[in-house]
Amino acid sequence: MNDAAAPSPIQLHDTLLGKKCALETLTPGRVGIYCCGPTVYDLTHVGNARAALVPDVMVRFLRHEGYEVKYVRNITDIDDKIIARSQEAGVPALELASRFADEYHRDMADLNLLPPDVEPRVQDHMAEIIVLVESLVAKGLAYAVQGDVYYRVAAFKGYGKLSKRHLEEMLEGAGSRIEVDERKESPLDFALWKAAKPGEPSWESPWGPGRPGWHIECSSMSSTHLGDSFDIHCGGRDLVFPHHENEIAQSQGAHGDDTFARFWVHNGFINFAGEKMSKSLGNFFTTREITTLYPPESLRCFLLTVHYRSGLNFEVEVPCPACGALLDKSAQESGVCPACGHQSEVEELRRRVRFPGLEESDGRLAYIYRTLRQARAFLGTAKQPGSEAPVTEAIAGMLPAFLEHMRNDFNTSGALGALSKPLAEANGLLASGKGVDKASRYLSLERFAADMGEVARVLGCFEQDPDTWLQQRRDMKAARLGLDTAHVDDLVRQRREARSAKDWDAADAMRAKLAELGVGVQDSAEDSVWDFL
RNA sequence: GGCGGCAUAGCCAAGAGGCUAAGGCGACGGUCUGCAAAACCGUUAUCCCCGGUUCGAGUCCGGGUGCCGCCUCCA
Repeated sequence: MNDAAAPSPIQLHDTLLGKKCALETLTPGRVGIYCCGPTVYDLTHVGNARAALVPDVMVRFLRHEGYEVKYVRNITDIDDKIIARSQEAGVPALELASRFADEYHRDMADLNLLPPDVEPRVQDHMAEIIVLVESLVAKGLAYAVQGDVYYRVAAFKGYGKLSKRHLEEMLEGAGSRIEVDERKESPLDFALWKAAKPGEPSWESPWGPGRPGWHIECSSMSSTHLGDSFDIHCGGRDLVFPHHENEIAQSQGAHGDDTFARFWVHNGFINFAGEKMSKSLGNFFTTREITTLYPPESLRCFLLTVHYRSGLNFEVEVPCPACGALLDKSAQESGVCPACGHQSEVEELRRRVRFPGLEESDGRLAYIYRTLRQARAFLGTAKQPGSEAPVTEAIAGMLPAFLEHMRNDFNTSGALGALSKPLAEANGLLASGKGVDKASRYLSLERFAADMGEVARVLGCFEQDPDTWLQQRRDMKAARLGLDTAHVDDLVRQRREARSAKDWDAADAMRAKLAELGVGVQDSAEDSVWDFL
C-alpha cells in the first residue's frame, strides 16, 4: 500500500451545481456520455470541432483510467436550417443532411477524433420520439394544438434550474424579442412536434404528419442508447439555454426528477480576432479551411492549449498578398491595401490568413515530433544496458503529473505544460551523454518514449509517424507561402557544395538568399537540411 | 433589465488558503557551431482596484471598475 501515491479522484465541473465534483458514475467502472452533435446543413466550423473534441479527450482519458465508456454523439439531420438549405439547393433535406454528415465525419477523422460508439440520427428515432411526446401529453406536461405539440413549461417545477433562470423573469422578457404564437398557453412553451408545412419532410404521428422539435430528439436518443439516466452530457455553452434546459424538462418530466444526466459539461466559445464567430461579421472559419492551411493535428493541439471551459481566441492576421502589410478590418473588407494600394479578392485573402496562436502550437508540435524522432532513433541504435539505473527526475515525473492534471477537470492546458521539462530533459540527454550514467541515459529515454506514447493516446496528439508529420507540415507551409521547394532543394545543394570546398563566403551568401525565402538551413556533419525559419 | 463567466509578466496560459506564483511564445545573455540553425542552460510577475475573513489569500466574502457570454437559430 502506498497512500501517498494514490491518485486523486477524477474531478469534473458540473454546470448544474456550478462547481467541480468527484466523478461518481451510475455503475462503478462504467461511464455513459452523450454529446450534442452537429446539425448537418453545411461544413462544420471550428466551434463544432471543439465541442466534439472535448468529449473525445474525456473518453480517451476515462478509458485510459480503466473505465468502460459508452460514447453517444448524435447527428441532427432534421431541422429548420437543413430544410431551408435544401430548398435553396433543390436537394431533398435528408440527402443534404447525409452529405454534410459525411463531410463532418471527414473533418472529425482529420482531427483524429474517435468515432462515437453510437451515432444516432433523428430520422431513425421517430417511433421513440413519438412515444416520448405521447407520454408527456399523458402526464399533462404537453398539449397538442392543430398538429403541433408544445411542452407546458409552467407544469414542470424545475424549469430554469440548469440555466439559473426564473419563470417570472423570463415571462417578462418574453415577447419582446420573439414573436409570440397565440396558440401557445405561454410564450415559454416550446415545440415538441411541428406539423408539416408543404414541401417539408414529415412523418406520421398521432397529431398528423410532422416532424420533431429540436430538443426532443436528444431526450429521446440519449435514453434510447444510454438509459433514462446516464453520467455525462456535453455540449457548447450556448446550449445551456434553451436546449439543455428543455431536455431536462422533457426527460425528467417523462422519467422522473432523479433521472437524466448526472454531470453537465459545457465548453467555452471560440472567438476570431476577439469577436464571437459569426457569419455576418465575416469572422467565420470552417474546420476545413483551417485544416487545409495547417496540419489538422496542429489545430487539435491548439484547441487543447486552453481549458475546455474557457473561451479560446484565434488571432487572425491578414497580410496583403502584394506587399505583406497586415490589413486591418476595414482593409480586409474593402480588399484594398492601405500600404501599397493593391486590390485583393476576398477568397485570396482568406487563403493567406494567418493564425499566430495556432502557429505557435504548430511549432510546438514540430518540436515534440522532432524530439520523439530523435529519441526513437537513439533507442534503435544505442545498446540496451544490462543493468538497472535510475530514470532522470523530470522524465520520471512526467506521466504522473500529466495524469493528475487530467484528473482535475480534464485540464489539458496544465497537462500539456507538464510535458515541457521532460521534453527539454530528453533533448538534453539526446544531445549529450555528458554527466549522465550510460544506463540512466538509455533507460530515461526509453521511459520518455513509452510515457509519451501513453500521453499521446490520451490527448490524441503526437500519435503519427514523426517523419511523415514533419514532412506534411513542411509541404503545407510551402504551399501556404507559395514556396517552390524544388528551388530551395537546389539552393541547399549548391550551398552544400560550397561548404565542402570551404568556400565560406559563397555558403554564407546562399544562406542569406535562403533566409530571404523564409528558409533556414541546418548543417550537420553528414547533411544539410532546411526548414522554415 | 435578468442570469452567468472572466480579469495572473510584452503576448498566450495553468494555478479550487500555506514550500521560492507551472508552462509556452517573444526578448535578452550563454553553451554548441567556420558562420548559423536546431538543441540545451540562465534571466524576464507579487496576481484589475478598495475593504473584509484568516496565523496565512492570486485562491474565500463584500463593494467597485473593465471585458465577455446567454436571455432569439447558434458549439
